[in-house]
Amino acid sequence: MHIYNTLTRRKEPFTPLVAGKVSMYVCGMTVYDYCHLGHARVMVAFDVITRYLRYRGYDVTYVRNITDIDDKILKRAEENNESISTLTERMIQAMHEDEARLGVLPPSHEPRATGHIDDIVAMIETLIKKDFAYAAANGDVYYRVRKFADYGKLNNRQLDDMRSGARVEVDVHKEDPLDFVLWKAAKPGEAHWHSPWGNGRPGWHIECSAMSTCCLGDTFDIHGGGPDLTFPHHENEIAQSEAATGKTYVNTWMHAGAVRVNQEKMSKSLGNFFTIRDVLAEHDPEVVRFLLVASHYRSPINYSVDSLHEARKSLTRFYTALEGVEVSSSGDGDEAGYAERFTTAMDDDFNSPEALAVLFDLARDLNRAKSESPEKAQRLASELTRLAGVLGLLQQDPQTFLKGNQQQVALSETEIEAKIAQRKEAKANKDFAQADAIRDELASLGIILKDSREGTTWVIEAP
RNA sequence: GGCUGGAUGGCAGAGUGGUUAUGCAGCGGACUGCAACUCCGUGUACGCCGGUUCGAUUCCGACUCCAGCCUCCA
Repeated sequence: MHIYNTLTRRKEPFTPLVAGKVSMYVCGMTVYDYCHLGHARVMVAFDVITRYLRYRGYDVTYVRNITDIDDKILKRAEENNESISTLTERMIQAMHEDEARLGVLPPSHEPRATGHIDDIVAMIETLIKKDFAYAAANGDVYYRVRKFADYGKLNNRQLDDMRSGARVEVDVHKEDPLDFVLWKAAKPGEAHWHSPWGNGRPGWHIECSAMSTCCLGDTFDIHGGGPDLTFPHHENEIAQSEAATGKTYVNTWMHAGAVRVNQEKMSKSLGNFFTIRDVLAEHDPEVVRFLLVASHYRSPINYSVDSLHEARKSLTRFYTALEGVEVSSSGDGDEAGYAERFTTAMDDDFNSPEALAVLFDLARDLNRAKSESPEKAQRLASELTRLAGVLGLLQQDPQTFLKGNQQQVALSETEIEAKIAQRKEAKANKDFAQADAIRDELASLGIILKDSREGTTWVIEAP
């Protein structure tokens, strides 16, 4: 199995520290707002990775943190005139709802920054003791970037190449403009915790170092996150952790690709983001998940309504193939080596588009088998459902998916069935004009009829 | 300015030193009352210029363009 490592910029054979076990940490949300599609991308990407590693027999410990104290949270809580904890609890609950709807399994552990203040303070003390950090006169504690020889190794950057101070506000309390804050002194009235340097709160970077080390040890297998975290966040994590422990922090760094809108990164600062819940109000969550899985996790992906329609069409093809076939849970059913091809694809840096291509081949085979051998069809359907399940897909009842979200359709299911009955009668009377009129009427509402020997079924077209 | 990626057929999106990706759309055929679904068949795609090679979309170099990071952002 090979994984692309951001640190070395190449695919490497994956060997976990402990045979059979994988320790993975992914940077999670700062809970001051609803999750957007960029968050969904990271959640789904690492969900697929976790599911696949487990499918391959690894015992995976997946840690994804929650940043529940930070400047943006303070600001938002004040704007909303609500307490910090009310805000963060609300957003955490919303996040859990969003990810559950997308079929994202909960991580093994979900530590919160505010639950690890002691660990954070302890790590800062270690850094000060080792001279990698210093307390400034204003009560802040900073990391001494130039003291860490390897600084920049994740991003292949030289300190002197960085436009120090050009875009970063130079703080008079810093020894060097590139130094970053580990502990932030509280202003009067601000939420704070006690520390040897006075009341304050942790900086963003240190919480991940402290929580990951705390949950997974000084060195662990995989650290992941969004594309915009490589610098400075992950670079700073390396500096903090490796300076504190003297050991390699992470073996494999993984970063997801960006979600774009009109070829531009979806981001908070550009304001061009779509929240997960807004999108799910109009689209089946599995369609959104499919869209995300249909591209390689490192590739940028362009979000549009058209791309969602494409995703729905693809899923319609799969569910149409599965429709009417009883899935037998028995038998390994490795028909024609699909599982092997699937595994080969996924072993190559989690190549889910390639894996989906295998599943499309399987679906065609299934469609053929449906008219030839019901037993074979059952085995293929079982295999399709099983392998797609590793990607978190095709776990719905086909009818449920195909008939779509009833709220998006003008007619109720009963009304549709009544129309179908009318058409059946017209057909029986050879009144094809009437029969076609009914079919066209339904089609104009996005309801597509499909006749078969067993009767007429229907499918909701991509909305 | 520094550092990363990328440029594939009408669209989306994998991959490969010489042989079918896959899906959607299109075209022809089968099925159908006609359709839809499904099946069968069908596409001389690899940004540009050089180089290496018997042969490059695939390797190397230059160029052009796109995106990202260097400031909070997944």
